[in-house]
Amino acid sequence: MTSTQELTKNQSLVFNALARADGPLSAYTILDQLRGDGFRAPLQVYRALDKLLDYGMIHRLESINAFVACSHPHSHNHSHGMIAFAICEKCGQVSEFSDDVITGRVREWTNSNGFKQSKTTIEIRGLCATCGAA
Amino acid sequence: MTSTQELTKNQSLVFNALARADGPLSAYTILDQLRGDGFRAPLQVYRALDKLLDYGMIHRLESINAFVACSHPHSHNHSHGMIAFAICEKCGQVSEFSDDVITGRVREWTNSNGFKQSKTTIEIRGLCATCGAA
DNA sequence: TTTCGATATGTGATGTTATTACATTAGTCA
DNA sequence: TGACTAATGTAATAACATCACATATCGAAA
Ligand SMILES: [Zn+2]
Ligand SMILES: [Zn+2]
Ligand SMILES: [Zn+2]
Ligand SMILES: [Zn+2]
Repeated sequence: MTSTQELTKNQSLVFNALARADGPLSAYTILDQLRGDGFRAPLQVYRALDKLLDYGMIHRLESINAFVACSHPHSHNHSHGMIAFAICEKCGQVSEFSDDVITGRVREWTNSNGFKQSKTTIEIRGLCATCGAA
Repeated sequence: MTSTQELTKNQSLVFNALARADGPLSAYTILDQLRGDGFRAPLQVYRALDKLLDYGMIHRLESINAFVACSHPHSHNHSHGMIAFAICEKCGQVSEFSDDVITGRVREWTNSNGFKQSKTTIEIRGLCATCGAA
C-alpha cells in the first residue's frame, strides 16, 4: 500500500468521524458516533485507528488518550521531523507543528546516548490564544 | 509547604516503592506492592501520586501510563526547563534530561501563537544503548 | 473455478487505568 | 471545646484498551 489509501468501510467511517470533528476524540466517543453505522464494539474502532495511525492519517495524543486527524491535508507523512502538538485544555483545539531544531536536539541526545528512538511524543497542554484571552 | 516535604505515611510508602524500583511503575503495580502495608484501593495510590507530582518528586510518563521517581536527587524541582524522558521499551529504563534549546524553541512557538503553556510532555520511546546493542 | 492465505470484520468477555461519592480519622488552631 | 482542614478508608463506577474466537471478504495461485 502507498501513502494514499483505499480505506475499508470501517476505516473510512472512523477517519471521517475524526476529520469532521473540531478537536480530538476518544475511541469511545467515536464508537458512540458510529453506532448508527453499525458499530457495536470498541475493537471495531481500535482496529481502524491502528491502521489509520500506520498510514499517518491520524495522530494519537498520548496525554489525553484521544485521536485527531492529521492537519496536513493531502500529505500524510511527516518524513522530515518529529511532530509537536499544542492542545487547548479548554476548547480542545489542537495545533500541529514540526520544528527542525527540536528534532535535531532530540536526535543529538539519542545519538550521543546510544538510544535507538522509535517514536517521540511532544505535547504541550495549556490554553490557546482564544481561550487564554478570555 | 516547601520543596522538601514531610511526607505522610501513604505518600512515603508510594514514593519509596518508586524510588526502589528500577523503572516506571503503574499505579496498580504500586498498589499490589503495598498491599502488605495495608493498601486496599487504587485511590490510596492515586492520592499519594498526585501529591508527589505536586512536590516534583516523581514524574508521570503519559505515553505508558506509569510513574517514575525523579532522577535528580535532592533537588525536586526543574524550574529551569522542560524535562524529556527517554524510555526503553525493552528493559523499562528511563533517562531524564533537560535541554534549554528545546525548551526555548517550545517557548518561541507558544509565545508567537499566543498559547499559554501549562505542562509539556516530551517522551522518546525506543531502545536504550544496552538493549539496542543486543 | 476451486482452493488457499491474508486481511477485515463481528462479538463477548476480560483486562487495565482512573475517578466519583461518601464516610471516617487525625491534626491545627482559635 | 469547637471548627476547620488535610489525610485516609472503601465501594462503586467510569474510562480506556485488549484477548479470544468465530465469520466474512477478497485476491492470487493452482
Ligand atoms: Zn500530522
Ligand atoms: Zn482553546
Ligand atoms: Zn525529575
Ligand atoms: Zn533497555
